[in-house]
Amino acid sequence: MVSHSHENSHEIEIPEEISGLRMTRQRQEVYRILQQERNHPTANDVFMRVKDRLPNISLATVYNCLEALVQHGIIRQVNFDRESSRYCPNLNEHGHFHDEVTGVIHDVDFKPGVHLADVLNLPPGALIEDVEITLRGKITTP
Amino acid sequence: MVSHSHENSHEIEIPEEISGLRMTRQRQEVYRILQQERNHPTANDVFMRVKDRLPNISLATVYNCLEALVQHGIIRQVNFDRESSRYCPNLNEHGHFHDEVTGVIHDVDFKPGVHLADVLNLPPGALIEDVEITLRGKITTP
DNA sequence: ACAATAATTGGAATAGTTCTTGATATCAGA
DNA sequence: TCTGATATCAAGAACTATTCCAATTATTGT
Repeated sequence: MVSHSHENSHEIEIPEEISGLRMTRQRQEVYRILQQERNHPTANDVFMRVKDRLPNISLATVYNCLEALVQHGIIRQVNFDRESSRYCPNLNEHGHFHDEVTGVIHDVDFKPGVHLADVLNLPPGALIEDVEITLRGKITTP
Repeated sequence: MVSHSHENSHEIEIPEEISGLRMTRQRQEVYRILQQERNHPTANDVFMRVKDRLPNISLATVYNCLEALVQHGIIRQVNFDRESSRYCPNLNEHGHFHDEVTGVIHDVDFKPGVHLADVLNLPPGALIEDVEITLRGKITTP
Protein backbone atom coordinates (compact mmCIF):
# COMPACT_ATOMS: atom_id res chain seq x y z
CA MET A 1 0.00 0.00 0.00
CA VAL A 2 2.76 2.44 0.89
CA SER A 3 4.54 3.82 -2.14
CA HIS A 4 8.27 4.06 -1.73
CA SER A 5 8.74 6.30 -4.75
CA HIS A 6 9.31 10.04 -4.41
CA GLU A 7 5.74 11.15 -4.78
CA ASN A 8 6.51 14.86 -4.87
CA SER A 9 10.15 15.59 -4.89
CA HIS A 10 9.73 19.19 -3.68
CA GLU A 11 8.15 18.07 -0.42
CA ILE A 12 9.94 17.44 2.81
CA GLU A 13 11.48 14.00 2.80
CA ILE A 14 10.90 12.11 5.99
CA PRO A 15 13.04 9.07 6.66
CA GLU A 16 11.52 5.71 7.41
CA GLU A 17 12.79 5.74 10.94
CA ILE A 18 13.59 8.54 13.37
CA SER A 19 15.14 7.94 16.78
CA GLY A 20 14.13 4.31 16.63
CA LEU A 21 10.51 5.09 15.75
CA ARG A 22 9.20 3.45 12.62
CA MET A 23 7.81 6.25 10.52
CA THR A 24 4.60 4.85 9.17
CA ARG A 25 2.68 6.77 6.56
CA GLN A 26 0.42 8.24 9.24
CA ARG A 27 3.33 9.34 11.41
CA GLN A 28 5.07 10.84 8.44
CA GLU A 29 2.08 12.93 7.49
CA VAL A 30 1.43 14.04 11.04
CA TYR A 31 5.05 15.02 11.41
CA ARG A 32 5.06 16.80 8.06
CA ILE A 33 2.17 18.99 9.17
CA LEU A 34 3.99 20.00 12.32
CA GLN A 35 7.02 20.91 10.24
CA GLN A 36 5.00 22.95 7.79
CA GLU A 37 2.54 24.67 10.12
CA ARG A 38 4.51 26.08 12.95
CA ASN A 39 1.38 27.39 14.64
CA HIS A 40 1.42 24.94 17.54
CA PRO A 41 -1.62 23.05 16.31
CA THR A 42 -3.84 20.94 18.52
CA ALA A 43 -4.47 17.27 17.83
CA ASN A 44 -7.71 18.25 16.19
CA ASP A 45 -6.01 20.87 14.01
CA VAL A 46 -3.61 18.21 12.83
CA PHE A 47 -6.45 15.79 12.28
CA MET A 48 -8.30 18.18 10.00
CA ARG A 49 -5.21 19.05 8.00
CA VAL A 50 -3.97 15.51 7.63
CA LYS A 51 -7.24 14.32 6.18
CA ASP A 52 -6.32 16.04 2.92
CA ARG A 53 -3.72 13.37 2.36
CA LEU A 54 -5.05 10.49 4.44
CA PRO A 55 -8.81 10.74 4.26
CA ASN A 56 -9.33 7.60 6.33
CA ILE A 57 -7.10 8.53 9.25
CA SER A 58 -8.84 8.60 12.61
CA LEU A 59 -8.46 11.10 15.40
CA ALA A 60 -7.29 8.29 17.67
CA THR A 61 -4.47 7.61 15.25
CA VAL A 62 -3.49 11.26 15.24
CA TYR A 63 -3.30 11.10 19.02
CA ASN A 64 -1.29 7.89 18.78
CA CYS A 65 1.11 9.39 16.27
CA LEU A 66 1.57 12.56 18.27
CA GLU A 67 2.20 10.56 21.40
CA ALA A 68 4.71 8.32 19.66
CA LEU A 69 6.54 11.36 18.29
CA VAL A 70 6.57 12.97 21.70
CA GLN A 71 7.78 9.79 23.41
CA HIS A 72 10.68 9.55 20.99
CA GLY A 73 11.66 13.17 21.47
CA ILE A 74 10.85 14.14 17.90
CA ILE A 75 8.29 16.79 18.81
CA ARG A 76 7.19 18.47 22.02
CA GLN A 77 3.81 18.66 23.67
CA VAL A 78 2.84 22.04 25.04
CA ASN A 79 0.04 22.75 27.49
CA PHE A 80 -1.62 26.05 28.24
CA ASP A 81 -3.69 25.90 31.36
CA ARG A 82 -6.40 23.36 30.70
CA GLU A 83 -6.69 23.97 26.99
CA SER A 84 -6.11 21.27 24.41
CA SER A 85 -2.52 20.17 24.15
CA ARG A 86 -0.55 21.69 21.34
CA TYR A 87 2.41 20.25 19.52
CA CYS A 88 5.62 21.85 18.45
CA PRO A 89 8.53 20.61 16.33
CA ASN A 90 10.99 23.07 17.91
CA LEU A 91 13.20 20.94 20.13
CA ASN A 92 15.41 23.70 21.48
CA GLU A 93 14.77 24.52 25.11
CA HIS A 94 12.30 27.35 24.80
CA GLY A 95 9.13 28.75 26.27
CA HIS A 96 5.88 30.03 24.84
CA PHE A 97 4.21 33.40 24.97
CA HIS A 98 0.49 33.19 24.45
CA ASP A 99 -0.99 36.41 23.11
CA GLU A 100 -4.39 36.66 24.77
CA VAL A 101 -5.74 39.04 22.14
CA THR A 102 -4.81 37.27 18.93
CA GLY A 103 -4.39 33.77 20.32
CA VAL A 104 -1.03 33.49 18.60
CA ILE A 105 1.65 31.52 20.39
CA HIS A 106 5.21 32.77 20.05
CA ASP A 107 8.26 30.68 20.78
CA VAL A 108 10.45 32.40 23.36
CA ASP A 109 14.14 31.56 23.56
CA PHE A 110 16.48 32.13 26.43
CA LYS A 111 18.98 34.90 25.99
CA PRO A 112 22.32 33.43 24.95
CA GLY A 113 24.20 31.74 27.75
CA VAL A 114 21.30 31.65 30.16
CA HIS A 115 20.31 28.35 31.69
CA LEU A 116 17.28 27.88 33.80
CA ALA A 117 19.17 26.12 36.57
CA ASP A 118 21.32 29.25 36.91
CA VAL A 119 18.42 31.51 37.77
CA LEU A 120 16.31 29.22 39.94
CA ASN A 121 16.73 27.97 43.49
CA LEU A 122 16.11 24.32 42.75
CA PRO A 123 15.68 21.80 45.54
CA PRO A 124 19.05 20.17 46.31
CA GLY A 125 19.78 17.18 44.08
CA ALA A 126 17.08 18.12 41.58
CA LEU A 127 17.68 16.65 38.14
CA ILE A 128 15.53 18.39 35.55
CA GLU A 129 14.10 16.16 32.84
CA ASP A 130 11.60 18.54 31.33
CA VAL A 131 10.85 22.24 31.47
CA GLU A 132 7.76 24.10 30.52
CA ILE A 133 7.66 27.88 30.53
CA THR A 134 4.40 29.45 29.52
CA LEU A 135 3.69 33.16 29.51
CA ARG A 136 0.36 34.81 28.92
CA GLY A 137 -0.18 38.43 28.04
CA LYS A 138 -0.71 41.06 25.40
CA ILE A 139 1.53 42.56 22.77
CA THR A 140 1.45 46.34 22.69
CA THR A 141 2.27 47.90 19.34
CA PRO A 142 2.95 51.57 19.97
CA MET B 1 -25.94 29.82 60.18
CA VAL B 2 -22.45 31.29 60.33
CA SER B 3 -21.20 31.74 63.86
CA HIS B 4 -19.29 34.93 64.38
CA SER B 5 -17.66 33.77 67.58
CA HIS B 6 -14.09 32.47 67.70
CA GLU B 7 -14.90 28.81 67.33
CA ASN B 8 -11.35 27.63 67.93
CA SER B 9 -9.05 30.44 68.78
CA HIS B 10 -5.93 28.49 67.80
CA GLU B 11 -7.12 28.17 64.19
CA ILE B 12 -6.28 30.51 61.39
CA GLU B 13 -8.62 33.47 61.40
CA ILE B 14 -9.95 34.31 57.97
CA PRO B 15 -11.55 37.72 57.50
CA GLU B 16 -15.04 38.09 56.09
CA GLU B 17 -13.73 39.68 52.94
CA ILE B 18 -10.45 39.43 51.04
CA SER B 19 -9.64 41.58 48.03
CA GLY B 20 -13.30 42.38 47.55
CA LEU B 21 -14.37 38.74 47.70
CA ARG B 22 -17.01 37.90 50.24
CA MET B 23 -15.58 35.05 52.28
CA THR B 24 -18.49 32.74 52.71
CA ARG B 25 -18.16 29.77 55.01
CA GLN B 26 -17.34 27.53 52.06
CA ARG B 27 -14.69 29.87 50.72
CA GLN B 28 -13.18 30.23 54.16
CA GLU B 29 -12.86 26.50 54.63
CA VAL B 30 -11.49 25.94 51.15
CA TYR B 31 -8.96 28.67 51.71
CA ARG B 32 -8.05 27.35 55.13
CA ILE B 33 -7.20 23.98 53.66
CA LEU B 34 -4.90 25.54 51.11
CA GLN B 35 -3.16 27.44 53.90
CA GLN B 36 -2.76 24.36 56.04
CA GLU B 37 -1.90 21.74 53.43
CA ARG B 38 0.76 23.22 51.27
CA ASN B 39 0.84 20.13 49.08
CA HIS B 40 -0.72 21.74 46.04
CA PRO B 41 -3.95 19.82 46.35
CA THR B 42 -6.34 19.20 43.50
CA ALA B 43 -9.97 20.30 43.64
CA ASN B 44 -10.87 16.77 44.61
CA ASP B 45 -8.26 16.68 47.37
CA VAL B 46 -9.75 19.86 48.76
CA PHE B 47 -13.23 18.44 48.42
CA MET B 48 -12.40 15.38 50.47
CA ARG B 49 -10.64 17.35 53.17
CA VAL B 50 -13.27 20.05 53.44
CA LYS B 51 -16.05 17.55 53.99
CA ASP B 52 -14.77 17.05 57.54
CA ARG B 53 -16.06 20.49 58.38
CA LEU B 54 -18.76 21.02 55.77
CA PRO B 55 -20.24 17.60 55.13
CA ASN B 56 -22.80 18.93 52.67
CA ILE B 57 -20.46 20.87 50.44
CA SER B 58 -20.51 19.84 46.80
CA LEU B 59 -17.62 19.40 44.44
CA ALA B 60 -19.11 22.10 42.22
CA THR B 61 -18.89 24.50 45.13
CA VAL B 62 -15.27 23.60 45.71
CA TYR B 63 -14.59 24.41 42.08
CA ASN B 64 -16.56 27.64 42.41
CA CYS B 65 -14.68 28.64 45.53
CA LEU B 66 -11.30 27.84 44.03
CA GLU B 67 -12.17 29.79 40.92
CA ALA B 68 -13.35 32.78 42.93
CA LEU B 69 -10.16 32.72 44.99
CA VAL B 70 -8.05 32.48 41.84
CA GLN B 71 -9.97 35.29 40.14
CA HIS B 72 -9.37 37.56 43.09
CA GLY B 73 -5.68 36.78 43.22
CA ILE B 74 -5.88 35.08 46.60
CA ILE B 75 -4.53 31.75 45.43
CA ARG B 76 -2.91 30.45 42.25
CA GLN B 77 -3.93 27.67 39.94
CA VAL B 78 -1.13 25.41 38.76
CA ASN B 79 -1.25 22.98 35.88
CA PHE B 80 1.05 20.06 35.20
CA ASP B 81 0.63 18.72 31.72
CA ARG B 82 -2.91 17.47 31.47
CA GLU B 83 -3.28 16.45 35.08
CA SER B 84 -5.90 17.90 37.35
CA SER B 85 -5.32 21.50 38.25
CA ARG B 86 -3.67 22.11 41.57
CA TYR B 87 -3.97 25.10 43.84
CA CYS B 88 -1.37 26.99 45.73
CA PRO B 89 -1.56 29.80 48.30
CA ASN B 90 1.98 31.02 47.54
CA LEU B 91 1.52 34.26 45.65
CA ASN B 92 5.18 35.06 45.09
CA GLU B 93 6.33 34.61 41.52
CA HIS B 94 7.66 31.08 41.59
CA GLY B 95 7.78 27.86 39.66
CA HIS B 96 7.18 24.23 40.52
CA PHE B 97 9.41 21.21 40.45
CA HIS B 98 7.47 17.99 40.16
CA ASP B 99 9.35 15.02 41.54
CA GLU B 100 8.40 12.14 39.27
CA VAL B 101 9.36 9.50 41.81
CA THR B 102 7.59 10.73 44.91
CA GLY B 103 5.00 12.92 43.24
CA VAL B 104 5.89 15.77 45.56
CA ILE B 105 5.71 19.26 44.14
CA HIS B 106 8.30 21.73 45.35
CA ASP B 107 7.99 25.47 45.04
CA VAL B 108 10.97 26.90 43.20
CA ASP B 109 11.91 30.54 43.67
CA PHE B 110 14.01 32.70 41.44
CA LYS B 111 17.45 33.52 42.69
CA PRO B 112 17.45 37.01 44.21
CA GLY B 113 17.37 39.79 41.67
CA VAL B 114 16.50 37.60 38.72
CA HIS B 115 13.49 38.49 36.63
CA LEU B 116 12.15 36.34 33.89
CA ALA B 117 12.02 39.17 31.37
CA ASP B 118 15.79 39.59 31.85
CA VAL B 119 16.63 36.09 30.70
CA LEU B 120 14.15 35.59 27.87
CA ASN B 121 13.98 36.97 24.36
CA LEU B 122 10.38 38.06 24.49
CA PRO B 123 8.57 39.21 21.36
CA PRO B 124 8.79 43.02 21.08
CA GLY B 125 6.04 44.78 23.01
CA ALA B 126 5.15 41.69 25.01
CA LEU B 127 3.42 42.50 28.28
CA ILE B 128 3.45 39.50 30.59
CA GLU B 129 0.32 38.98 32.66
CA ASP B 130 0.98 35.50 33.92
CA VAL B 131 3.89 33.11 34.12
CA GLU B 132 3.98 29.41 34.66
CA ILE B 133 7.22 27.53 35.10
CA THR B 134 6.97 23.82 35.61
CA LEU B 135 9.88 21.44 35.91
CA ARG B 136 9.72 17.69 35.99
CA GLY B 137 12.47 15.40 37.16
CA LYS B 138 13.99 13.35 39.92
CA ILE B 139 15.77 14.26 43.11
CA THR B 140 19.04 12.42 43.63
CA THR B 141 20.10 11.94 47.25
CA PRO B 142 23.74 10.89 47.17
C1' DA C 1 -39.22 42.22 57.03
C1' DC C 2 -38.86 42.17 51.98
C1' DA C 3 -37.14 42.26 47.65
C1' DA C 4 -33.00 41.80 45.05
C1' DT C 5 -28.73 39.65 44.54
C1' DA C 6 -25.31 36.17 45.23
C1' DA C 7 -23.91 31.59 46.49
C1' DT C 8 -24.66 26.67 46.89
C1' DT C 9 -26.18 22.08 45.54
C1' DG C 10 -26.70 17.99 42.84
C1' DG C 11 -27.03 16.26 38.72
C1' DA C 12 -26.54 16.54 33.81
C1' DA C 13 -23.64 17.94 30.09
C1' DT C 14 -19.24 18.79 27.82
C1' DA C 15 -14.71 18.27 25.81
C1' DG C 16 -10.38 16.37 25.38
C1' DT C 17 -8.23 12.33 25.63
C1' DT C 18 -7.62 7.34 26.30
C1' DC C 19 -9.10 2.67 25.88
C1' DT C 20 -10.88 -1.45 23.52
C1' DT C 21 -11.62 -4.45 19.84
C1' DG C 22 -11.14 -6.28 15.50
C1' DA C 23 -8.84 -5.57 11.17
C1' DT C 24 -4.58 -4.56 8.63
C1' DA C 25 0.17 -4.07 7.94
C1' DT C 26 4.99 -5.07 8.86
C1' DC C 27 8.73 -7.78 10.48
C1' DA C 28 11.76 -11.83 11.54
C1' DG C 29 12.83 -16.41 11.02
C1' DA C 30 12.43 -20.88 8.62
C1' DT D 1 8.38 -16.93 0.05
C1' DC D 2 5.45 -18.57 3.62
C1' DT D 3 4.20 -18.17 8.55
C1' DG D 4 3.57 -16.69 12.89
C1' DA D 5 4.49 -12.82 15.96
C1' DT D 6 4.26 -8.02 16.65
C1' DA D 7 2.94 -3.41 15.72
C1' DT D 8 -0.21 -0.19 13.95
C1' DC D 9 -4.63 1.50 12.67
C1' DA D 10 -9.77 2.71 12.69
C1' DA D 11 -14.05 3.39 14.83
C1' DG D 12 -16.44 4.08 18.45
C1' DA D 13 -17.16 3.49 23.44
C1' DA D 14 -15.50 4.92 27.82
C1' DC D 15 -13.32 7.91 30.97
C1' DT D 16 -12.38 12.10 33.70
C1' DA D 17 -11.83 16.72 34.98
C1' DT D 18 -14.45 20.45 34.68
C1' DT D 19 -18.42 23.37 33.59
C1' DC D 20 -23.18 24.26 33.15
C1' DC D 21 -27.95 24.43 34.69
C1' DA D 22 -32.05 24.84 37.44
C1' DA D 23 -33.80 24.89 41.86
C1' DT D 24 -32.89 26.07 46.60
C1' DT D 25 -30.79 28.73 50.23
C1' DA D 26 -28.26 32.55 52.16
C1' DT D 27 -27.01 37.36 52.39
C1' DT D 28 -27.44 42.15 51.57
C1' DG D 29 -29.52 46.73 51.25
C1' DT D 30 -33.72 49.37 51.89
